[in-house]
Amino acid sequence: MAENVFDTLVERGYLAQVTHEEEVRELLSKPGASFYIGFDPTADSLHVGHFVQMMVMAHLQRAGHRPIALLGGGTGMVGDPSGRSDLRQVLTVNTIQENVNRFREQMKILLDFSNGKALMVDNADWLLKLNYVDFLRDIGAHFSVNRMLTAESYKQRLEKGLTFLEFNYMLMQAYDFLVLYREYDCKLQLGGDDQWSNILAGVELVRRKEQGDAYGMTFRLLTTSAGVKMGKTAMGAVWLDPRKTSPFEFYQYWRNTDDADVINCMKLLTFIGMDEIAEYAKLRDAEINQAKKRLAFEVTKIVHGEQAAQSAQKQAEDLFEKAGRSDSMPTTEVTNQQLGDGLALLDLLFEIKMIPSKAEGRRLIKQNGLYLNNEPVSDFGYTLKASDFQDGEAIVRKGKKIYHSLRLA
RNA sequence: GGGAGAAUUCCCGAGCGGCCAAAGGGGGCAGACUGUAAAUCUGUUGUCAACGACUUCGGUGGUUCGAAUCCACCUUCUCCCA
Repeated sequence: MAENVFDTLVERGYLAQVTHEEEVRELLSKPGASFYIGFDPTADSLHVGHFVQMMVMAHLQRAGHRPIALLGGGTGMVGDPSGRSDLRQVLTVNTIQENVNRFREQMKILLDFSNGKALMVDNADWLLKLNYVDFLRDIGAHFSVNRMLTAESYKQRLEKGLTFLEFNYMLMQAYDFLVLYREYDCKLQLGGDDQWSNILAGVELVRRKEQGDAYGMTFRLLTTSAGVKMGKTAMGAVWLDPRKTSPFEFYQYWRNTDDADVINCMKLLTFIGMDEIAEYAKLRDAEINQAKKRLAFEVTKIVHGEQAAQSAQKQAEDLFEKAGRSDSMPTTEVTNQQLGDGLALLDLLFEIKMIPSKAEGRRLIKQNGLYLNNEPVSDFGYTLKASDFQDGEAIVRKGKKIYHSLRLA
């Protein structure tokens, strides 16, 4: 590890803002520094936004530093107003704990927690037992409301309204940093660029309370070249949990990346070397698909493992580059009994959730968007027949990209 | 505590008591074109046993032949004054 990992982060385009560039570079030049990133348990799975943060932690860990993943069991009780135009839904204590447990598992995808090489802590451990008045006197005294109100994350909310509950979020996050500084000699807090003001608050608090060296650094959020946040689809976010976003869907999401974003995603989401990425960057037009394939494969491999990545890739190739069928596409079994009773295609598709309603199914048919064995379906009331099954299988396709196999059982 | 206003379909946002399943935009879905891309164009976008029926406009009641539109109360939010 000849190169300073700080430069690696800059080179790969992660960096957005740093409080003390020289000091941070110095801190990271020798292995052994502790740093932390907080994750609030607002959903039951991490998503690709978190994944970028995890990649940063992984890079730093590989350079010999110690990541501390801070789970926000305590801050989750309050809800971060940053980047939010409205009040976050207040989550129940139980949900938060369940989410924390899920996150804990998913963190292991990228980080090595063996032998204390990385730590995982939950701020519920210290935040929940704080005494209000003590906290106000001890921590609150160091915060200027006037300054807080100028923070970008609060500014927007002043228009719409900001509750006192949320206003306190910044103090809690700042306090986290102080605790980690004291307990684990953690001098560096990282986060997405939307966390800048919260991180600054922590840095300043540590400096005031401990006269210590504390630094902050933020990373670019994963956006498309058009500036739109990535990782959202019609179905919601792209999750890391295979039960919420299947490895195939996950693979497809990256496979369909916009041309302009592929290289950026490769730098941020994979460990492919910069030299190799430079080669991919030379590709033009249809050739760019090679880069997309590689990107999709690598990211899927990191998150779901090599085997899942290979099977997703194979499935995609079967579907899009070959005959339009794959052994690994989603499958539903149909019995002879059901066929005998007259199984309406739309009823079945609704049942297997391929269409959200039968009206949507009819619309699809009307617009020639529904295919059975590659033939457009034209009859709303089409019932499946034994002759639709060739070698016991019928393939339903919705649009160009969504396939489902029906097997005769 | 006093006063003014707001709440509409996935989101933003129009909406005269009947012509409102509700303009427009965004997003989504499908079609054409393509490279499983982007851009563009077209169609579509509450549900159902569908030329009709049913449910929807913060909640509960009311006025009316008829209400998203009027009234009362409630809830939440915003703004002004204290």
